[in-house]
Amino acid sequence: MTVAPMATPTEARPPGGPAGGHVPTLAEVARAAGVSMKTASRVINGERYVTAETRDKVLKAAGELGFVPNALASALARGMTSHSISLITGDLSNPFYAAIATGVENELRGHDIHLTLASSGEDDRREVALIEEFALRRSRAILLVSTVEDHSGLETIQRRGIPIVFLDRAPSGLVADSFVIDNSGGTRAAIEQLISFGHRRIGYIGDYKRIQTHQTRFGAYTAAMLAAGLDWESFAVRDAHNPDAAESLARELLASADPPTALFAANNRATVGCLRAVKDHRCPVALIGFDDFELADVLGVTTVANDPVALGRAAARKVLDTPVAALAAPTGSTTVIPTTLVRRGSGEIPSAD
Amino acid sequence: MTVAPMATPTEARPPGGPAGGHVPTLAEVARAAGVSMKTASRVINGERYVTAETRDKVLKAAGELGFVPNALASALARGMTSHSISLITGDLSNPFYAAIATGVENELRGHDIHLTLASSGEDDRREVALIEEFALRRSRAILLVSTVEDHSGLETIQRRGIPIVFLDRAPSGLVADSFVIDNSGGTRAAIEQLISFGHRRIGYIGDYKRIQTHQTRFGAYTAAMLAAGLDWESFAVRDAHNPDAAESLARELLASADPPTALFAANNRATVGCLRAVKDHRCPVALIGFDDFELADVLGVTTVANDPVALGRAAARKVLDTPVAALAAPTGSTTVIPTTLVRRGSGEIPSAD
DNA sequence: TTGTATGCGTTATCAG
DNA sequence: CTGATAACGCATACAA
Repeated sequence: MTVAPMATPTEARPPGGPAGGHVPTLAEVARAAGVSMKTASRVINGERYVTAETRDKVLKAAGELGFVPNALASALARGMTSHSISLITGDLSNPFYAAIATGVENELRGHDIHLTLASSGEDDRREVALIEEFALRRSRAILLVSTVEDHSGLETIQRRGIPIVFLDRAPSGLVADSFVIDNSGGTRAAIEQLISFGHRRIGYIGDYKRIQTHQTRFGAYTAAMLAAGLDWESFAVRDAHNPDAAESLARELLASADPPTALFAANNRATVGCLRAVKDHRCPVALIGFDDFELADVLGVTTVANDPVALGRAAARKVLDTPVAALAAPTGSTTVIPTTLVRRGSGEIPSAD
Repeated sequence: MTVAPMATPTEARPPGGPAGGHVPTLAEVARAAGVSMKTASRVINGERYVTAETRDKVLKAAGELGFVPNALASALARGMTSHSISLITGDLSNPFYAAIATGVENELRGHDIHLTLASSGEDDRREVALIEEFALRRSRAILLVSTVEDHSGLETIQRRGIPIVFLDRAPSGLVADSFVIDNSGGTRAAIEQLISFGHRRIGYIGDYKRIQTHQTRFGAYTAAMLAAGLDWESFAVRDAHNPDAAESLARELLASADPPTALFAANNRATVGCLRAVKDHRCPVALIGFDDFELADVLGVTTVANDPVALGRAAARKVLDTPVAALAAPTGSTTVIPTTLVRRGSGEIPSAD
């Protein structure tokens, strides 16, 4: 398929138009067409009550001049309803976040709203700066996968009329809508299954404590272990923020005097690291990872699957469906995305003990 | 599944600020501070030539009123240098595109420029519509992973002063800068290695013909096969746009009367499909995939690695470093990102013949 | 159905 | 150093 030229004909330069990169204004179009600004505006915006004749006149002039409406000026004049919503995630190269972004982007299609994306790199200060920035740019809403622990400072933003929706991690110290994964349910299911397969020493490889989802997952892990009367303190590792860290921490754990017979990787980054660590370990180690991933089936990895794309979609839909007024006064609702334990083998290895 | 709301709303109004969600304007701040608009503007923008005293006065007023500058109005008044560049890719859930986006986003940090993202879904018409859209919104530049075959229609956009930079796929029928992967070099290296391992029937699993990178990769494949006097016509499959399609096509190929002993997967999507197909195939099949991926080491998959993050970074840097005037009159330069054959085993399986 | 005049929130031009 | 006033490009009561 070829790109169809738009309004303007295929000539090299707009015939009557100025040669330089000057973009004509609506006023110029109106003058060229011999009509008033308002009429030109009507035609350009496809409003009714314009004679076919005048419409043609205006369109012709617009075409010849190479007119392009100025979205900024338009937004300003009509009271600035922004045409973009912002998404702030930790790191786009993490497939989980990429999936969320995909969901948001998909949902936005056909709504004349675009996605502005930025990643905080899990850096508190950068996150705050980004929020400030997007608020300044009058984002219609800010979707936030937050790293910050206390969100009370964001109330200012809400009061400015810019809704903040929390993704993956709920707000604390702030009333705002959120969309999260069923972290405790998913973790519990995984740990309980490992226990049911006879494991008594189950390692936990998780991300920074301060990350909320990991607090929850860790809590569910310890609870499940305690409920089964098992010790966890010597098997939990909590600073595996990337695959490399996860790998070395997992290796350490497996090399200890009394190594775990099973591992629970608390997110997709940890899972990658654990897979590398387990790969060339002398005895088989059971493994369940939180978050599904594309090649899990090929590798036979049991995962706590969830649907980050759905999460993104749901959050975006919320923003699209709710009138701004209501969004600005959020109810603090929480939507939980369920998880499923997908058994592919690695989580069904019985304990060697 | 929506779950119960959490906390009760904290009451809260700003201490001295106005009650409604009204965002004060610069004029109001100026009036409150008892200075002119221009002076207030000076203070807010941190310009020089303001007494410390008046500065404090203005800042105090701004603080009390909860002033937030309006970026749109500002942009309009100062001649509209947009603060965002746009990236259009095929599908963000493809890690290759996510990596490109990551690179772009990383490079943009600290430049007061944000990334607006959209995916075309490899749909020609949507791509064109998006470009139109972003041009309308006065994007500072458009980074494009294009699906369209002929780009001559985009000249209009360039003439409007909006630079278009091509990522991963070069433009045709248009002069524009581009950043691409060394498709033929990478493919050739892979095929030649397979041949050197004794393979004579080498399957090719590629994406739609119309996608430029795949034309190039396919061309390199056939060239290498021909150079070695090998037949390829019965081993090439070219419509594997997603892992599922790739898998079934690969299975078909492997189930044929005279099946290939090696497969070349022409991108990361095809590789995933091929891995699934090869996994439970009765005899071992050599496999090399174009594009590296995270778990390639765990799976022992040989890949034609390249650096999409670097590609994104390079393109973004180009836009940031080049003055708009120069960008609008592009030289049509092409930057090629090199590839490396990363040997991990799957590509070093000798032919069984 | 069409036009006039004015405003959106900032910045820029000069003259004080 | 500071301030009135005119842009910026478009939309929109209100008239005609």
